[in-house]
Amino acid sequence: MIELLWNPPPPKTRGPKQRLTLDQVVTAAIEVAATLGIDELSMRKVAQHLGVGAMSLYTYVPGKDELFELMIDRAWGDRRLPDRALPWRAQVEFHAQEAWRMYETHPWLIRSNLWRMPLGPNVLDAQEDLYRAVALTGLPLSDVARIAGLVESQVFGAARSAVTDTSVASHTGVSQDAYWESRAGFWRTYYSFERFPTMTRIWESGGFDEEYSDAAWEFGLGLLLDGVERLIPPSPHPAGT
Amino acid sequence: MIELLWNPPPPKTRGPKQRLTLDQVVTAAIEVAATLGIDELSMRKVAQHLGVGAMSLYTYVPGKDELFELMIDRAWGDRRLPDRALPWRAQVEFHAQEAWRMYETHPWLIRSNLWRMPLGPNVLDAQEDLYRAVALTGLPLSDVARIAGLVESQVFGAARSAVTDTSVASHTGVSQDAYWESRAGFWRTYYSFERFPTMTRIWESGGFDEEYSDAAWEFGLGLLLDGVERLIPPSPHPAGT
DNA sequence: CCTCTTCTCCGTACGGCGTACTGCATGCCG
DNA sequence: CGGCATGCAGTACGCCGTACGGAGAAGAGG
Repeated sequence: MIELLWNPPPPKTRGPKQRLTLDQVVTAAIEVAATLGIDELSMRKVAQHLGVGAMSLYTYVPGKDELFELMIDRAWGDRRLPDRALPWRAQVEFHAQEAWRMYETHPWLIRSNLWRMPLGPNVLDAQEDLYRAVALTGLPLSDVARIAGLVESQVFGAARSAVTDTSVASHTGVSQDAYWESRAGFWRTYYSFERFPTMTRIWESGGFDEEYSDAAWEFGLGLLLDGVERLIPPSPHPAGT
Repeated sequence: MIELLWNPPPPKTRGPKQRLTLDQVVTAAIEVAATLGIDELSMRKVAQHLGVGAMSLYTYVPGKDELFELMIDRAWGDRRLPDRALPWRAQVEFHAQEAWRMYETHPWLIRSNLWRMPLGPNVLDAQEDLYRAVALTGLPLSDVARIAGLVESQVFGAARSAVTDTSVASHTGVSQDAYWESRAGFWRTYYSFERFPTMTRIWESGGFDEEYSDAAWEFGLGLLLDGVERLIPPSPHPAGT
């Protein structure tokens, strides 16, 4: 599975040269996904984007699923790792910041419902480093795993709701007018103040407004990490033996 | 958009009777998704499951997307609401419990990348009630919205990682052997103790084991709600006056 | 009752998808 | 130079969602 991620095959010597590289194919696929959206991504369109025949892609990649895993691993590869000299909390916050930036750069990652992580080297490197940072707390390892998962899924959730609503319209620009028109029509027609009083109050107070800002995830992460800090037992000898 | 969810059309009086009901169609679709998995779901298979022609479904439902939204709203309709006499924390925990149960019952919801909520009545009722429960804390409404989002995405994240790994194999039972074989082969071939020391330690300590148990989300939710409790300013007059 | 109108069901068909197969051109190795 | 491993791509197969139109059912109006 995804040998390509770990073992890029040695260049063949016998036949004709490859016209492209694997990197070019992955890049083209990401560009198509960014331009047309993840569910308009098809082998034919990637090939067309590269100016080759559809079936030629299969000399670079075993199939669409594998190409997709390569795309995901590529996206994770852009995540920088925190400075290990920082305190654990700053390192974890840095990881969250990078994850957020990744979803911002590659919104198709959210639609991609990575129901199983691709186990690529970039993914594993980033996760290992997050685990390492959380482990600096000294908490039991089972808690470390859970906390790291919380951080990731918290940022994912924030990114998902950010992409979900306003931003999808403004980013892709066009053709979302119809979507908004129908949605506005929905609110006008079916929304009932009596049935959804709390949502109405939140709406009127502007509580749903901050869609694509860092505040969306910083609040939750702060809450989470405050809780983690309280889990850490005070060190028995704060200074000196 | 999804008029069907809010305005089930009045039964027609002119033509022949419908052979089925909308509910039957949605039920059949959910059964197909549960049996074959969400990406094997197709109009033709749902129709076959019902013993009708493929195109007959389109007299009940405008298209596959709408059918899918009906499926999601149906799943949310199974969520019970907490007793309003309980303290806010117990109500929120009840909501999380119900969300977890929903993902357990309908794993296809996780694969379903609900990038936009369907805005069905059941979805909105459940969300409204969660907002209401969180609002009992008396916190600012913008925080209420964020906290409710955190609770949902936390349970979603836990459910996703639970479904992702072991459980997908054991639940669907068959044909996942190949998946596991290849994954085991991966660990044997590429996993490096030196490269991933923290993950190795967590693995050896059993920190990755608790996949499909309530502990997966209870820990994170506890952390979260502890943090929320600390946000609540102590009531100025705990008793008296 | 007959006819008109409306509706359900569904066979056919179209364009798109992932990809198996195959023929062909390419260019290294013996 | 001959042989052969290899990259490229045309064709085709079996899926998919669904537009279209025809056949038959059944209430509405005379």
